[in-house]
Amino acid sequence: MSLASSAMKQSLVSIARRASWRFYSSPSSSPSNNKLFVGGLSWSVDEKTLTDAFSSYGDVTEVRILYDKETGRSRGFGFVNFSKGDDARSAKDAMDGKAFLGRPLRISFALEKVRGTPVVVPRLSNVGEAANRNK
DNA sequence: CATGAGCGC
Repeated sequence: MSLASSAMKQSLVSIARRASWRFYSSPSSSPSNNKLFVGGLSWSVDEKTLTDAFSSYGDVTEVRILYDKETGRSRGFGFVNFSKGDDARSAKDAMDGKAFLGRPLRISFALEKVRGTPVVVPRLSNVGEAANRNK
């Protein structure tokens, strides 16, 4: 039985390693990142509200809410950066699924997107020249 | 006018 358990354990570990989970063996929770993706926000929520709400669970170092650039309406989701991943995990475990300003809150770890949005622009060398050439 | 899954410039 012991051997079987060991084998199963190794299998689970293998699966965990195969998964996109960077950390798989950590009893005290293993946050993938210190950034939390906060969704399900009300369209009237601001960064201050989130900061005050999350600062109660840990040290909030960064709070950003995304708004629509076209209509100006809030997209209803934002990002909360904690000083410690453990605090982030606590806040997520404490606020995730809870109602916030009338709407259920959806919290999850951020995907760590690259900041700056690298505009995919091909080598614009002789594009203008080509355009002029066509004229 | 209202909209409601998702992942930032």
